[in-house]
Amino acid sequence: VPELPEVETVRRGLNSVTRDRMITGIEIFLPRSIAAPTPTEFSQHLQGKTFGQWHRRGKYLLVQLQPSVGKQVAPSGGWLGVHLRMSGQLLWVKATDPIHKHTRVRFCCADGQDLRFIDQRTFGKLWWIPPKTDPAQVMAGLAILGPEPFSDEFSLDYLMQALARRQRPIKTALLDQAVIAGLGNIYADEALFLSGIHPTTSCAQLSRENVRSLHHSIQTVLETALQEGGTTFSSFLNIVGVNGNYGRAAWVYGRKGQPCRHCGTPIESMRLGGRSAHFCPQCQT
DNA sequence: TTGCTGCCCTGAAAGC
DNA sequence: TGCTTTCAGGGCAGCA
Repeated sequence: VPELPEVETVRRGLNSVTRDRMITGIEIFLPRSIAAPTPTEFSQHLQGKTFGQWHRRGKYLLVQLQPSVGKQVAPSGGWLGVHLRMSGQLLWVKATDPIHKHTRVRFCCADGQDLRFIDQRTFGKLWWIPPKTDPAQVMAGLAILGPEPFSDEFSLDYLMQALARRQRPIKTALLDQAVIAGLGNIYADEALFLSGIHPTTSCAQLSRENVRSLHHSIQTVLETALQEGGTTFSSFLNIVGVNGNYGRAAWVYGRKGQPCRHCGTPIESMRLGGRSAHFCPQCQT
């Protein structure tokens, strides 16, 4: 499940391989993977465009498009937006590689390479954003995103006020992309464990020390995952299909019934806001 | 305004 | 063994 560290790893990989590559053809195998505009218009607008710089905002990827190499007339070819959701991958492969069963969209590039969007559960989406248009107008989720966890905007004071007087469980708030952009279920559970906070704790009940610790834990857990190339716990594949080394084991995520690595108490799991929450009943209060 | 539920979907795992 | 049910989850619409 790609969260911020995984999406950032994809972004870095794409920046190193797609730069200045022209899209010579597009094949859409699953039309509903295209969120906007229509699949036909999507193909027409991307055809002949050249990849520029890839950006990340939360779990969204955005790449600037240039009309084509050499043409100096139009300054922009708009943007391509991507959200991988649950199972989406962007793979950079040879054009001659067999088309995998779950391939949803194929971008044929110059020099015999393909950028392929592969997505087993089909929740992932692609957008084309016209030139001179704010991507947030087309990609609704972008407009409501809270601060990036490594930005100055994500300060202790910010987190204090974002959680103040809110009654909902802290775990639910951490998954709210309007509170903080990029956290998903795995890193939210891990951050709460590192801070010793029970996932059902009401936001309003958290002390300043709790929030200070949580602020630090969020950055720590994301930073650690980033250093491992976003492959810390999940089955995530980078853009050339290489899985990580599972170098670091999760404290609580996916460990229901197994002994806590700190105190040995069996890890518990519960439903919270439609998501699973894993925690140590001894270490997290 | 706030926050909760259900839905989208596929395949693996658990249950019977 | 083989069929059925449950579970996983990010974002969004709809509702209380």
